[in-house]
Amino acid sequence: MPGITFTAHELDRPTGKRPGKVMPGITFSARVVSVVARIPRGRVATYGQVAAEAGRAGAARAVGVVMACLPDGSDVPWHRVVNARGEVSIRPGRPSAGEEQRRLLEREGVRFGSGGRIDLASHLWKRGR
DNA sequence: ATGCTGACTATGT
DNA sequence: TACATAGCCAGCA
Repeated sequence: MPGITFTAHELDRPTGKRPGKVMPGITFSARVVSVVARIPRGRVATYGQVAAEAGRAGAARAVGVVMACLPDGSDVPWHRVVNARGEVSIRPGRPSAGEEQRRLLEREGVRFGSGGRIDLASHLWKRGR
């Protein structure tokens, strides 16, 4: 597990050893967390979207790793990140986490379809709303 | 440098 | 619509 041991309020300082190329001094992980932190309540963003927003289009998979490394109880709204098909995507031996994610989203008003998917057309976070 | 791994994706059947 | 495959990436051994 990559060393993601910070939470939103710790984003001010670099955490990793690798500076990062987009914003020197700030790691990719930190940027990802900062992006996720601004996803509005009741809306969701895809892993790929977060990656692009963090300045690394194509690094969707890496975003997943970052989410997986967030400490429990983190104030980062990790539950608002879903896959490109609009479904909760958490496989690694944590079926409970998946339910947890769905519960948190529904509590924010995000509706799931019969196929266990979210209608991205209406819930996807778009910059500006 | 090299080679994994994994809360991903786009594409082709 | 549901799988299978093949790229793609950052972080770490």
